[in-house]
Amino acid sequence: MSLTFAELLKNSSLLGRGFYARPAVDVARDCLGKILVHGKTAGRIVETEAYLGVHDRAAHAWRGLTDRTRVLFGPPGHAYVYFIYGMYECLNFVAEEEGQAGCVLIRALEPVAGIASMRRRRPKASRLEDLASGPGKLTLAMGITRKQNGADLTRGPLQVRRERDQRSLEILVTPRIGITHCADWPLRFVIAGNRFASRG
DNA sequence: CAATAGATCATCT
DNA sequence: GATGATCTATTGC
Repeated sequence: MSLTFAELLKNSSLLGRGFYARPAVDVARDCLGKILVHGKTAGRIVETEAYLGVHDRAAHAWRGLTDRTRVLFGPPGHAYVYFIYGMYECLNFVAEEEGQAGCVLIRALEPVAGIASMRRRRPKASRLEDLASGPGKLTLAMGITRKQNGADLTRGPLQVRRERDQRSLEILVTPRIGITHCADWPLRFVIAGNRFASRG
């Protein structure tokens, strides 16, 4: 299901600040089915996780305001990109009002446009399903790095769009992946049965 | 299939 | 000095 960029832009509209200025759980759930755009690549969001800020021991913001978490405490609708395991970068959307550090981790995408450049950036992925089926994979595929940390999602090359004819989705809620604290909190959201989700 | 090791570094103790 | 919101290759059943 691949689209040209002209088709994609015509059939969708840019999400504004209000979309993000809500509880992280709501934003995480509503991100499913939306289109993440960066440069000339785009993908449909099929898996997310909510991180709740200072009361969530699994969240980076748990320890409070530091150099790294500054963006999380800032205004909603910005990107928080961090480096992990000496090798990968993960993309989050900052949610909630300024001063509240809730955010949404983007965990998997269904490639929609610019698939050739995604494949060039991830030569090891043989199947389309493996191109962006994990938080480290999707940032690689779309060329998202720490340079995008703090980027405004409501204007600029990194943005999220709503398709005009979005169908209602069946959504699965599960515990989050790869964490040690609060490992039983039901804060992971997946489009039910979607083959582009991570194997978590 | 499942389990595990290794890569590799920013951040915080 | 240890840890971590990961991924891949490899080993073993």
